[in-house]
Amino acid sequence: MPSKTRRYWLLKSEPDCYSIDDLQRDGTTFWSGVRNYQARNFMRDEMKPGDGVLYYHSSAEPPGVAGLAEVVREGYPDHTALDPEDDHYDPKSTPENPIWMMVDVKFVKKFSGIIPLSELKETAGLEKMMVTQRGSRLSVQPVTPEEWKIVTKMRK
DNA sequence: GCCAACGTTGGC
DNA sequence: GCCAACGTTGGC
Repeated sequence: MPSKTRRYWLLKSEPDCYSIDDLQRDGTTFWSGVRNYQARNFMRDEMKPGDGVLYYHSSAEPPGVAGLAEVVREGYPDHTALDPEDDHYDPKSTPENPIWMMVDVKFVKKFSGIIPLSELKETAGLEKMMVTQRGSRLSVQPVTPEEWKIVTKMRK
């Protein structure tokens, strides 16, 4: 029987586009619009229902972790890639060969205050966390259990 | 608004 | 298959 270990992720979203408050309002959303193969592979192959998600606000003031979410549906085709009207339309994607994948996530909590990136960078144990590395652009990042434990204890 | 870092594209 | 050019991301 395959082991059922809970894994952890960091998902970036620009709050001007879709914030933690939007997720709280909606309860659940599909994580569409990712057009990077490495991030796609994580969603297609590795993210499973029950996995924990750090909800990160990028291009925000300040950028940082705004709250928690949880994966509720594993990877399935991202229909926004098939819609010529959509900003994320990709003509390379077809119903037969959808290329791009998304997962569904649900709201878990909004932190009492955002954890700024600057604070993550100063926190012992997070020196190697992907989001604290310079030039880290990946919008779906794996988080280690140790990093998850540290970050989730930083706010209520 | 700037620009470093990174990913993708396309000519060869 | 190399790599220069280009586009995008995202912190600052």
